[in-house]
Amino acid sequence: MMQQNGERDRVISSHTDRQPADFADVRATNLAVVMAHVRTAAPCSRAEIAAATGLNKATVSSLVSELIGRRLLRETGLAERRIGRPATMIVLDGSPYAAVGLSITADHLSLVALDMAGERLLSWHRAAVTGTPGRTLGAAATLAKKALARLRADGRQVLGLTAGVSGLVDPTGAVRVASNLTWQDAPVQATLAHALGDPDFPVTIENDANLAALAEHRYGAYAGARHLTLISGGSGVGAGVVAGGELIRGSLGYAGEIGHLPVAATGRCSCGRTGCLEAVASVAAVLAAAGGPAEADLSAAVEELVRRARNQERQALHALREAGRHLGYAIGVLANLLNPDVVLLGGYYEPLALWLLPAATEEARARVLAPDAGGLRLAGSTLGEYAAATGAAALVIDSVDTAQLMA
Amino acid sequence: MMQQNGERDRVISSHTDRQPADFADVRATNLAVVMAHVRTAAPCSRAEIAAATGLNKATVSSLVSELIGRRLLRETGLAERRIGRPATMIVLDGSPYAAVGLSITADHLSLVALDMAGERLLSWHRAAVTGTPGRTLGAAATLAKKALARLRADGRQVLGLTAGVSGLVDPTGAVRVASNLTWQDAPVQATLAHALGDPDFPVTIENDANLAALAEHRYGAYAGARHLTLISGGSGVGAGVVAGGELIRGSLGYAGEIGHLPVAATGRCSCGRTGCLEAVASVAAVLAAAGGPAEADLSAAVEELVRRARNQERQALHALREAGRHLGYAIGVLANLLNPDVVLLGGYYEPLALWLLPAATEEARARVLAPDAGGLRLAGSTLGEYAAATGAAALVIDSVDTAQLMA
DNA sequence: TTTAGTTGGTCTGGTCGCTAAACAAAGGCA
DNA sequence: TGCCTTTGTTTAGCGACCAGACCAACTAAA
Repeated sequence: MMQQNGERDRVISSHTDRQPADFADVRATNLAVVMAHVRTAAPCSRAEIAAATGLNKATVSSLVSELIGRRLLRETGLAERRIGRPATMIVLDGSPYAAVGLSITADHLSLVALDMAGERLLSWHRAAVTGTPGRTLGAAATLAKKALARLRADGRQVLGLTAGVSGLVDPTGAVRVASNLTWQDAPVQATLAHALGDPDFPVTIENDANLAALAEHRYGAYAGARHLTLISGGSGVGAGVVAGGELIRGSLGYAGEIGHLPVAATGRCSCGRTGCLEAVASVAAVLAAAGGPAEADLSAAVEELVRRARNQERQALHALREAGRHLGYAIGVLANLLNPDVVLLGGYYEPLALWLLPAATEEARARVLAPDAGGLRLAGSTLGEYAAATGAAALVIDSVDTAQLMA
Repeated sequence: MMQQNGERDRVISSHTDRQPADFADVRATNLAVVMAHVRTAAPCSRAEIAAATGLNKATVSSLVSELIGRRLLRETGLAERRIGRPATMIVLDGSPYAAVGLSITADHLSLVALDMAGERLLSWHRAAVTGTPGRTLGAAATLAKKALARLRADGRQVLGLTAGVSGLVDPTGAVRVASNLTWQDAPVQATLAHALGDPDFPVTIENDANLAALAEHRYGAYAGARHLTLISGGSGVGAGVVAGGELIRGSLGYAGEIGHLPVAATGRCSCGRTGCLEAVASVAAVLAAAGGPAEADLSAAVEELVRRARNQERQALHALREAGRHLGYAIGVLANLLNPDVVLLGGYYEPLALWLLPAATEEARARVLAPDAGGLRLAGSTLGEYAAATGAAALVIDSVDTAQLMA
């Protein structure tokens, strides 16, 4: 199959060409409706599905039996003890399938595998292998192949693999610029697919902040918020934007580049400009401003900073407050433009959120024009280091259960 | 009917609750498919529709005859002279229906009526009646009632009325803040609907920059661009954002508030902050910076400025260049975040675009991180003073032919 | 233990809208 | 005049849903 990212955002004609519908579409839609309901309300009976979805009991029976046939659902013999005939409960059966998500950053390599029920099957973390895209992707492929072997040994079919990269990913899955990885114009999709032996499932590439935002939208504390932005901090700063329940990728997939938003009068940035958010409020910048002992590893350095902040060390607290203020400024800009329900701080900001949020919230609310800041809430992510990889796997699940597997 | 704006962006559960589908949906979808095809390819034969949409000839016949029955399509006896049986051509028949759009700004009141084919039936322009929301909306209702009477005299059924207001419009159709109109917490939807005598068609309120963006997306020079932003200049500055072919409204409908983006170190803004885009690059600010004779009317003042710019007057050109630079800065911020295909300058920027664009383009491209500015293009709007009102009417058509009228 | 009541799930018949294929209609071309 | 080409309609059939009847399985009370 060896599929490109492409198509995802096809060239337009007027109005967005609508596809004609027929029975198969009705069936696919209703299969997806049942899956969606079971995903949120499992375990549940056929009768309950019918009542909740408005579909006829007979139709639900037919849909459920088809989904059981595809091994996407499973009956748990379990019946409730209650008046009337006991229900045979239905739950998601992810067991025959798996979706794999990777996150490739300058610091780490993470892998998450989910089943169709969204249950985590694997979550692996490795130190990054830096260097050329080929070397890094080779290491990623090695890790992925180990995961694939493990999943297949469990009798699972792998439905797809998505890799998140902290850089500008174009619709073909090439990375045009990834400054923290020092990559440029790297055909990541092709390279990774090749390194995996051109597997029979789709391999796609996506911006890692986008994936983290998607993970928040699905599994985070604010899951389901239709307008959500995640700001991910590390050596750089990126944002993933979900608006109207959809990930905003932009014309060429370059949306969410918040790192070089000008927020300050000083602060030399690697991009050559001055006062970029990344220059004054990236985690690397915070660490530098906070002083403290040098650490080779970013996560170790962040841990040390957390320790110092807990100890109320002046310089650390000041650095975090200042960074929070700059973040709040950027969030204010973003909120005026997008009016999100919630903005989350993720990546290495997550452990620091406790100290970043007060100043950020104050600054952001002061900058938002809408009354009561347009309902804006700020919070720290709670998904941890696997956020991006989880989002990557979720993207695979999405692409499947929305449509394809149904057909 | 007297319908609220609400519902438009309903409260979420996980995943965006999917609706089950049945035959009616198939039929509605395919009716819309045929309408969409005829809208772009009229005049065309049944056979051609079948070939282009992939639907069966018999199905198309059935769909077309139903649409003719609803007087949405019409046969033009015309047949081509060509081998084989001559085709009976089908065209849109907007004649029995009309959609009304209003635009209410501090300067003007515009009204546009479109038929279902998107043909303009009326386009009226009045000087604004300022004062309380009640007075302004009363004047708007008077104008609208005249239009309604005219349309009804032509035997048309009015399908809906949307009014654009330059302010923060919440999902219930109330305007929370409209600084240029000096309104605050005005229940515009209720007031306008009442002033119209609570008509039997839906009355909705929308931000006018959003509507202008929608109009560009439908009828502008870049129609169909899936990621498009329109920046509308007047006494204030607002933006309408179309991403992924959809209008971005945000959590509470407050998206697109670009006017108070900080872009400069100086420039006192009416909001109390310093350096807001609106303070240094709104049309009012440009006029002030350009000096020149005072004019009571904004459009007269803009005309005068255009005249002076044509005459190469230094101060005028300098003011326009500076404003262009500030706009470019804001566009750069926006483009990093949203990666649009195209950013358009509308409202009173439109006649000034010739002088604003060079500096704006240069500044914006310098600020965008993505290679080749992420494909960003800048241009002036070409829809003229009726852009927002046209978008308002288009919104009515949309809401109808997407679903409702089909049911 | 029986019987009524309640709820879960399947079965039957019916309808609707799409498809395929045959057919009728209407003209060009030799 | 007869054949060809293309349009559009008709007919038969099918797939998916729905309503309601029906059977199944259990609780509760007589």
